[in-house]
Amino acid sequence: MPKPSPKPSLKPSPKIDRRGLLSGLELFAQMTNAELDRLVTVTSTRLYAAREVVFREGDSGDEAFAVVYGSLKVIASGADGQEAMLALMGAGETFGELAILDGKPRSATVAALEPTLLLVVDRLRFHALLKETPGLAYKALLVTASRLRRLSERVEDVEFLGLPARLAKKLVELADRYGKPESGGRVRIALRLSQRELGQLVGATRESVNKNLRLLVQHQLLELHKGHLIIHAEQLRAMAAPAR
Amino acid sequence: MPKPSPKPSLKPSPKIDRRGLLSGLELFAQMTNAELDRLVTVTSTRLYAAREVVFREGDSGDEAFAVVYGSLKVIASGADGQEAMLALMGAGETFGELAILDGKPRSATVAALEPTLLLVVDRLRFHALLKETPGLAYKALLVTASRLRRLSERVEDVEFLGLPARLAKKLVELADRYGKPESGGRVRIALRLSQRELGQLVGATRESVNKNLRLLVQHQLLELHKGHLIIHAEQLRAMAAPAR
DNA sequence: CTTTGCATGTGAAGCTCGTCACATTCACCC
DNA sequence: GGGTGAATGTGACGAGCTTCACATGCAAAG
Repeated sequence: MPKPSPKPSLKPSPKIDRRGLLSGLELFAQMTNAELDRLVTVTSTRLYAAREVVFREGDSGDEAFAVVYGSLKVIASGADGQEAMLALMGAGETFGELAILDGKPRSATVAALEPTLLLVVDRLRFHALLKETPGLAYKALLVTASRLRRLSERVEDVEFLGLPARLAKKLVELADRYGKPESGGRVRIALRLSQRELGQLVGATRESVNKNLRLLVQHQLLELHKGHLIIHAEQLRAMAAPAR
Repeated sequence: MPKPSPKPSLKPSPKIDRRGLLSGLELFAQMTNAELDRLVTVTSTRLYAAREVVFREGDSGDEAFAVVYGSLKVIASGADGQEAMLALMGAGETFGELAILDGKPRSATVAALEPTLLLVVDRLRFHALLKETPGLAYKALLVTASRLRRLSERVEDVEFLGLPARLAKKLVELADRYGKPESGGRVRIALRLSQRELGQLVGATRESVNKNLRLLVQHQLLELHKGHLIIHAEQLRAMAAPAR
């Protein structure tokens, strides 16, 4: 995560069909038209450039976000310069409600991986919204629950699986989320992640990731190209169990 | 923590003031009396013996629980016989809603550590409750959020900290939750956990835990006794940062 | 078209833990 | 009081990563 972040270029909201965007988000999928209209009045949009930081660990949290398009990474920073990536976020997902809900400082840093458009709601309106809109809290509960599940699994993985298995599993996950099927059970993933970032995602160093990727290539489970990679999903999936 | 679990003795609910119990739970703290009365009609209680399993990873989840008294452990099982403890639960805490919310199988196994009384709500009533009781979903959202925070921290710890630091941190946490202050900044913890279980809690083997505990004793940061241990909280807290 | 910087590829050496193999202690039970 | 099983204490050894130290490749900047 090099480049010292050029300059916070928080551009004002471009002219966009917010109503349309909102109805596309899973969180608001079942809302009535009236509720959607109300929602439009309390949200704004904000465009972030690649590498731009949305907020930092430790900041006080006054806003919640939803991804309209683009992608971001959620990272936690350790003592020296280490960073662990807690999650990848894509279009349709929401984040930042945690700090708003419990009033504590942001627990992680979020940065855009590519040009990314976010919907923004401030704390007061977010809370008002939760009260006024029946079912919204429930929906948010569902989202948070699935997040809990994913994190639990991550803990299990780190404790139970060796690096090769964790890496294989993550590749398969990426394929499921972002990949496009090709011939012969192969899946193509346009990867915006460096090996360093992949390492942060599975809890390992860049070097280890590199060596393990090479290994996978040798075993014909993976093809590395410049802007993308191709995985043989079925065989790789098999690796995600029999580690250690 | 020994005793080889006699027999699954699911006793029916003893005669108890449920209304009083419910109002004591954080989740229901702000409910009106009318709502509490309603709640009483949809919950039952169930008593578990030490080591008894409440539910297993993979089960379909049809009930949610709240701890009236006692304590439980939440564990995930790996390939061979490994187990990782994801959380300790004490009086006032709730669990089991995850599977009910998203309909997926239970993500972990929960077992009582000592005689434990649970409040039980089945899936249908739980959902009805969420709809009927304004603010309940919101409250549940808060609970889930704090759980998310704790889990994130756990991920960070595993990635950033070495075993000595993780162990120190966990001891301090236990002291904060269950300890009683003694003279000279020391805290006494009545420990119901074996070293094996402590290991599962910090992601390490029994042997490693043992050696590190011994080390702490040598450095005068810890005193080990039969049913309890005494930690020197301040100095230990300092260890929770400078690992690796 | 060279420079500069970052991503990637690779090997050697070392540290941390896990694995294995016991010894010891304790609690409970016939 | 000796037996049985679990929790605890300890050392030897090795596997799995990290750390370190470079080499190479590639792309944007001059």
